[in-house]
Amino acid sequence: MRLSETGTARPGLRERKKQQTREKIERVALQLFSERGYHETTLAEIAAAADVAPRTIFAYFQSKEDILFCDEPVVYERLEQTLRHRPPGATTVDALRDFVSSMSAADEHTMLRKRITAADEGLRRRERAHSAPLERLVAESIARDLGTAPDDDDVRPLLIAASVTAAFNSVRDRLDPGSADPISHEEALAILDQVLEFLRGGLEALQRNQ
Amino acid sequence: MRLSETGTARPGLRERKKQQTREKIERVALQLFSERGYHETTLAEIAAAADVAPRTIFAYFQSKEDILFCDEPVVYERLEQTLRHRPPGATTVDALRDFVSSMSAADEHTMLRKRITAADEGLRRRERAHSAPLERLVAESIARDLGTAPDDDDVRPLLIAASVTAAFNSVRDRLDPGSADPISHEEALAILDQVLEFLRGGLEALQRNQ
DNA sequence: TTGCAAAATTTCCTGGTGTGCAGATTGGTG
DNA sequence: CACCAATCTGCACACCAGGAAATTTTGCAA
Repeated sequence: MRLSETGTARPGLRERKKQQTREKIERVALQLFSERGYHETTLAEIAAAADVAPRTIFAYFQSKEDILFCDEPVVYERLEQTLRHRPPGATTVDALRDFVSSMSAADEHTMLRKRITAADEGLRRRERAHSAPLERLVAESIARDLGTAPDDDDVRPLLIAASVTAAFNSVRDRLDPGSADPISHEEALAILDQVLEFLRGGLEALQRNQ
Repeated sequence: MRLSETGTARPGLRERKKQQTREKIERVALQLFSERGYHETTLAEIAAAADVAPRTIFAYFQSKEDILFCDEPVVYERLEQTLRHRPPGATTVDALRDFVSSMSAADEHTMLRKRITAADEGLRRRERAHSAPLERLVAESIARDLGTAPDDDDVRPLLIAASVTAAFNSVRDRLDPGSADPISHEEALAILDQVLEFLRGGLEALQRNQ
């Protein structure tokens, strides 16, 4: 706390070692998962490859699955920040468009995970479940845009969030060069714009009939 | 195959006993889950309460979770049938409206499960994941309605399926009398009709701009 | 009724995940 | 160096899951 105020306050050897260990476990585990498959890799093997005791893994991750999905909270938080700190005048959908743009430089982790989860039904489900909280986030943001109370019987946030999330997932999947039918970044944004058009039309229809 | 052709070909004593055992395990397990919680109930306790050996449970269910979610394939199949065998001239959305109507006499299993899953994050995720295959079913059905090939870059089935599924889930949750903010059957259909209006407006907008 | 073959159930086993706890190890500090 | 606290480890156990073989139950036929 006295020395080393060089910029971002170096965390000290202990903290750095902790970080190193965590990253090593994560890296080694993802490597093994992608080589042999998730269920074919045991915690003992991960521990051996990471040079730690099996028990230590649980000091860093709550479960074996958590090693694979530990970055979900990060994505959640990033989306939350993107929605909260958007430029004035920008709508929720605009912010989401930016989010997709920033997402192109895809994480190592995310892409590797996609390949691992592709092989197992349960993991695919688990991955897909990730979008539910994101969808709720979008719905709340849209509700704020529309100025409706959360407990109103307004279906619009629900519908918009569902549509956007579905499109978002579809686009994200196809942004992976390894996927069947991959798309470019421009095509992705074009699809999103089409979705936007759809949403605008739907909202107008509700307005007219309401 | 000779005797007992009384109507629906009684399955024989062996089959009936098997069915009884299966139902007993399921019933007893759900009972214990709702009393003590899912994770606080062991397979050994379920086995004891159902008067079978622990190992026998795996002859009927693939896993502990499967006891809770074993009726999902039934729902899937019912939706598939509803979409496939709809009256001529009826759209996919019409068929879904009927599906909601028929769903009011809610299963014992479904409602009990909702209360059990409500207590645990992982189980809620697992339950929510159930709607993904249903959504795919709806998207395919809508794609057929629109006459587009599955590999076309048509976002409409995706958007419609997502919207409908989201509304469907929301409505289904609130149809449970035990939920906060419960709704009547008429209100549920009113909401669905609103969604339909939204979709129509969105599709028209895409048509204009396409 | 009795005996036989198949199906269902049980018993015993092993492997893997996850957790509590006590003790050893290591980083930080005076 | 000596001390404290955080971290890591080893060991214990409970639970889920599945394989294999023994055992009981059932359906059927002589």
